[in-house]
Amino acid sequence: MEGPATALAVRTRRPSVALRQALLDAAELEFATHGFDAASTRSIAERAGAHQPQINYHFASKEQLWRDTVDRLFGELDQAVGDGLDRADGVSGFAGVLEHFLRFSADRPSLNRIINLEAASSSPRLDWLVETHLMPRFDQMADAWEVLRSDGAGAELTPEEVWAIVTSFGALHFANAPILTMLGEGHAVTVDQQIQRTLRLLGLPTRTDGVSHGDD
Amino acid sequence: MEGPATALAVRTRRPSVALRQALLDAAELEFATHGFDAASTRSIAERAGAHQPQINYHFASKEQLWRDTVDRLFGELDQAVGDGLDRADGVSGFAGVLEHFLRFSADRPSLNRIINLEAASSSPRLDWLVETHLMPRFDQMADAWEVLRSDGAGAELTPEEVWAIVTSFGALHFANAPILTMLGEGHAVTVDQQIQRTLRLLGLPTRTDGVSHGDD
DNA sequence: GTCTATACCGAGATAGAC
DNA sequence: GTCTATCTCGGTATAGAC
Repeated sequence: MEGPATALAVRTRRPSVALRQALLDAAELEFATHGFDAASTRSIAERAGAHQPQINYHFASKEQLWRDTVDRLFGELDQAVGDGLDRADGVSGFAGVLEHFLRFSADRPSLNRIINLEAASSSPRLDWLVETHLMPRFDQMADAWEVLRSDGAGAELTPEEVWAIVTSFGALHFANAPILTMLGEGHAVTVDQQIQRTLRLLGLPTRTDGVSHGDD
Repeated sequence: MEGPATALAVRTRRPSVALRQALLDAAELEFATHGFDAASTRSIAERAGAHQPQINYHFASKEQLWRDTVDRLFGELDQAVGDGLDRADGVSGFAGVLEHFLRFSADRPSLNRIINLEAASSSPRLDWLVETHLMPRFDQMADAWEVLRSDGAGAELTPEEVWAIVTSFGALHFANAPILTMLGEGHAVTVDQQIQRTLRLLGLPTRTDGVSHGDD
């Protein structure tokens, strides 16, 4: 049910790029599930159908593998969000970016899980994560929110509050699906509903095209 | 700055209960910082000024130490919240419990950190945590919220949404203080402000006694 | 009943074979 | 350039001394 197990049976000499991709896929899963320290390069390699030392060859170290994993995730996020971020000044632009972000978060919960697992205690990894990836995105979001607010839209919330709501409430819903499912929620809440919820908390108009928004 | 280091110098034969407390204190910190798997019983023992195998003597196993740590935290939470939970039906009762919960979360961020670190992936520990501690409290909160709603108070939110807002937004603010501080928030947000914020999201009246509620 | 000495396993990284 | 054999260290748990 859980073990990568005898995947080594299928191991075969692959082109270098293919192996790199396979290792990144496996790393993403393991890092998102167990966190950096608890994840083991052995399990990652096994899951990718490779041997553990191949990780140290194709990546410099475990830490480097983690960074490359995070870089790839943010790259894919940007692709999913599109270039909309630059012109997200209007209300519908802001909501559009939010929607893309939440859809990506539902599709690839690894990103928010990895961030969340690093968020509790300071570490060189957290420093790098904030400086390289989070800070720029926070600043962009903050600017867009200020513009939107000065147009009289949105709830009376600071950019920091908006960030907390979107990441901690909106996206974490998918990252922490296991615990929420056990509490009776999760199986019933669709991505669309979660988007509506989040928009509502932000005081932005919920788009009711096609989606009924009954109050449950 | 971080290392428990040479605390063993002060090690001495202590009464069994005192050692147990010291080990629980150290365990709480290490589990909250690194998560179950990444935390090491060596570090925990060292931090408590004890030797590693003493953990296996005073607790059955690492897993048991973790459970006892969590039990103690929830016990202290209940004490902090008081018996208010049973009579939290009115709006002010509900808000009072919320306030006590958030104050405790600010004071002892370990609790929410530990929960959060377990929330992402299913494990025997998560099963136990939900069944033993979270489920009962969720049910109580849900009942109180339904009563409150039927009196016409509170925002149009399901109990699941309220739970998510209170834990993921309200309490996680303190648990994830490191990352929020780095993003420019955290140093400026007091407990009182965070209580007001959360009440506002829930559509409950914010108490403005003594606390100015300027919009930043 | 309590602690110390130690066993045993799995971690990440390197050296050297191919 | 790529992978396999192996090293060293730190993990938890137990066995046996006090």
